Formats: sequence, C-alpha cells, structure tokens
Amino acid sequence: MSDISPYSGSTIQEGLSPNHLKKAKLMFFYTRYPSSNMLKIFFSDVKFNRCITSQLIKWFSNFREFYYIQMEKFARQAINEGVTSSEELAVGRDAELFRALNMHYNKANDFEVPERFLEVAQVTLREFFNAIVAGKDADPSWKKAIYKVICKLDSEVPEVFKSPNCLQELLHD
DNA sequence: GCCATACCTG
DNA sequence: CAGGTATGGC
Repeated sequence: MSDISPYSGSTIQEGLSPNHLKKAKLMFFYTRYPSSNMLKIFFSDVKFNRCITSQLIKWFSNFREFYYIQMEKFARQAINEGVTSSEELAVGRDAELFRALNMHYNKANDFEVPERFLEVAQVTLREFFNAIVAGKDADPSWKKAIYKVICKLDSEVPEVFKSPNCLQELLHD
C-alpha cells in the first residue's frame, strides 16, 4: 500500500520515516551538532515529542560516532604509512576517507556534498593525526579536545532543507 | 526520580 | 542504527 495522502503537502508524520533518516544524513554534511530546536525547524512535518527528539538526537550521535571512528582509523593508517606531518594529509573527493564517509551518509551518491564538508573533514583528520602523534591518545578522554574544536565548525544548513519535500529537490538523477 | 548525554554493544 | 548502561544535573 502507498502512504501517499491526498493532502501530501501538509501530512504530519506520527514518527520518523526512512526519508527523514536520509534527510538527516544529508544535513550532517552541514551540521554535526544540531540543536533540538534546529531539528524541530528542519523537520517541521514531524510531530515532536520526547521520544522523537531523542531519536533524532541519537541519529546525529550515531552519525558522529561513525565519523570520528573513520577519522581515527585513517589518521592511524597515515601514521603507519609513514606520514610525518598533518600538512601532508588532504581530504578531497577522491580520498578514501571521503569515499567511506560518502558511502555512509550519501550511499546513492545522488547528493552533491558541499565543499565545506571536505574542509571540515580534513581539519578533523589532521586534528586526530596530530593528537595521536603527540601521544595524546594515552589520555582516556583525549578525543574530547577534538570534539570541542569540531563542534565549532558547523555550517548553516541550506534553507531548502526546511521543506518537508526537500529530498526531491536535493537529489539529482 | 526524571531526563539528557556519553560510551559500548549487537 | 537501536538498545542498554552509567553518569551527572535538577
């Protein structure tokens, strides 16, 4: 059965749908630390309650976990491969790191990832690289310092994301 | 106690 | 990603 309603432009979702998840992942390319208020604005077609809010916050928390795990993985890999300076690390669209991230948040690869995300990813990778080289990882909470840096690099999420039907506009064939 | 967030697991 | 646990603030 299709869930298309005759009032498709004003349907209020009782819960989060697969499309909401897809949209959240694309939003991650702009913001790693969205506030609950921001989420309410960008998911205006969702009827919020404590659980929905928690679930959305949880999604981004999971997104960040994957993101940082990849960063640490590639940073250590670079070190093992003999890289001596973070300056040598660049994250372009052809980088393995980017391909791993893109595969996770933009699996169909039908969304044009903003350049700014590549920059933030590069900063994050270098941050991990330098911390590990400096032996900071001996401290159980060494990643906290990095998180504090990265959380300041969130970008404005494009206005189009505020539309409940933005996926059709954002994804090209 | 309740709720939020951090860390870990499957 | 969802669940469960531990923890800290109110």
